[in-house]
Amino acid sequence: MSGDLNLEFAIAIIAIVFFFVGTYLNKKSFQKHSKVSTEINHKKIKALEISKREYEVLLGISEGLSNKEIGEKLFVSESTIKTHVSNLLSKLNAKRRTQALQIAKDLQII
Amino acid sequence: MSGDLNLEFAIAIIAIVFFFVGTYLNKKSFQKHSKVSTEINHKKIKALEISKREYEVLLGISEGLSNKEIGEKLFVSESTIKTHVSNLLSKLNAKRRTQALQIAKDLQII
DNA sequence: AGTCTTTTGGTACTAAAGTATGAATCCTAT
DNA sequence: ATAGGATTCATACTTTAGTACCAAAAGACT
Repeated sequence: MSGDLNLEFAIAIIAIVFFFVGTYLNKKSFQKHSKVSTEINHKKIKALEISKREYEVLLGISEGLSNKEIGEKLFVSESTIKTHVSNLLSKLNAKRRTQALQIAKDLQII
Repeated sequence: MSGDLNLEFAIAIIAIVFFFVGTYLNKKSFQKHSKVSTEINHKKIKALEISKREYEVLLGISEGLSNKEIGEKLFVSESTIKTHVSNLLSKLNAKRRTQALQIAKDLQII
């Protein structure tokens, strides 16, 4: 009787342990995949020769800010932002800031 | 000896079964969560009183199209698109189309 | 038929975005 | 020190975007 109880207990332990091993490994796998799909592709940013400041402007655009507002946020003039935006658009091959957003999301750089 | 072999075999089976039970349940849970976070909130669209046509225009904006291009896509004039955009902005409480995109994403309506 | 919403579109305007060009200043690596 | 990229900013200009207002036409509902 006591032997059977020990056996059942052991089986239960094994079941529980492997249940959690299964969930843990699966979770890791999912995290890896979701990370890949949401991670920012810094290599592409470099490959497109987008500068640090230009990237900050791009983020401002994605927040829905106007050129003036981006300038206030980064403590520079609206003229400067216009220059950055113009260069950004040509680097992203976009005609408008909304298209730049779409392309940047597609390239996973924002 | 044969008893021990059977026991080991049983334990292995149990381990494997519960391993897969663990991965299966975990997968289901993850799918559920990822679905919730990417699903479009039709109730909010209705609550904001965004019409069908206005929503189509919103999608055009999210594709990075100009008003003229959206008009060509939907076979209506640019004037009509301007009207829709203007109404859309006030319904979304946005000042610009880029801000409308940001808000719409936040509300999970695009 | 009549009402209500949606969709359409025009005019006239203001505001914002975007281009082109030139130039000064700042950083950085050699 | 200096060459080269990055950042800054201005002027002048063209193009889009956005607002305000009005009004006709189309659909849906009772």
